[in-house]
Amino acid sequence: MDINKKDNNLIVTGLKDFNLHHIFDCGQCFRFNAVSENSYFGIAKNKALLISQNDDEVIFYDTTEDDFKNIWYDYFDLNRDYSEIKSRLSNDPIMKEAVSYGDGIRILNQDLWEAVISFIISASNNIPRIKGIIERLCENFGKQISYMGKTYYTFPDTDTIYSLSKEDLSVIRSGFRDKYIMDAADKFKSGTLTEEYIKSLSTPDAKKALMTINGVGNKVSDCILLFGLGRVDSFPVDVWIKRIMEYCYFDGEQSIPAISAFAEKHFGDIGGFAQQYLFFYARENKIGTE
DNA sequence: CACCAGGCAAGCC
DNA sequence: GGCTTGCATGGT
Repeated sequence: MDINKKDNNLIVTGLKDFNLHHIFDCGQCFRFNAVSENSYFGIAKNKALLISQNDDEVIFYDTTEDDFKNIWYDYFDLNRDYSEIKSRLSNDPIMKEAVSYGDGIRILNQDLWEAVISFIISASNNIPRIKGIIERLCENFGKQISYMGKTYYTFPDTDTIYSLSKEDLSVIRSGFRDKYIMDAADKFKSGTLTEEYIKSLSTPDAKKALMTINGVGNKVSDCILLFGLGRVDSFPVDVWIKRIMEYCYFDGEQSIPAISAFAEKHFGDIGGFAQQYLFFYARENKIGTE
């Protein structure tokens, strides 16, 4: 990896296993969107970022070296060797095919609180609407930040969401999920759950702790573990994963627990990566929808 | 216009 | 324990 400054931009070359389309369209994050053929814009970690990619050259616009080293290097999981993970998964011919579709996927290291609220909102919802609800949450209650001459909004912190009434929250039109959002804020604000405490727990205990939040069940907790806590052995089973697993590994319908059990055995400690390659592959190929 | 979306909790047996 | 149902809203 090589970093060069040009004006206010950072030009990073030599990134392996890195593709913006794969990273931002594999369902892990809701605040980044394509703004042109090869560039994405979004907000994470209280920072806005415009990023573009041409083959080996990735440009972080209006970004300092400090922010790259302190924020984006970790956010994009650049310290991890994906080649090794991909080669391990590719012993399985099905995974080899899925990996070849999304060979530039990286699991983003997102903020825990944002993951908790975002995946509560994701329940029984579609991705365009999830993104809309989250944007309204940020625009109404986040802090203003300025980037490249424009104003954007951060993801609101626990105290801010805790202070909201149900009527305040109604502007985001989250439907029945509003009470779940408020329960998460209650539990984090009261200290029943804290980020430090959850991070100190083993994965099974962290999962149990997360599931004490109303609106956080099996699937949502797995997403929080994987995307907000870096527990890369988690294998969230949603409708897409259920369909593609039934299609690829089973002969017809299977229960979610059966699929989870199979994934745990089959993918072990790298289940989270397998899940992302499969999710991307299923959605790109619309597996099970026609 | 139905159908259903990255589910979950609560109420049944 | 497993199975059903209601849930708000809007994308397709």
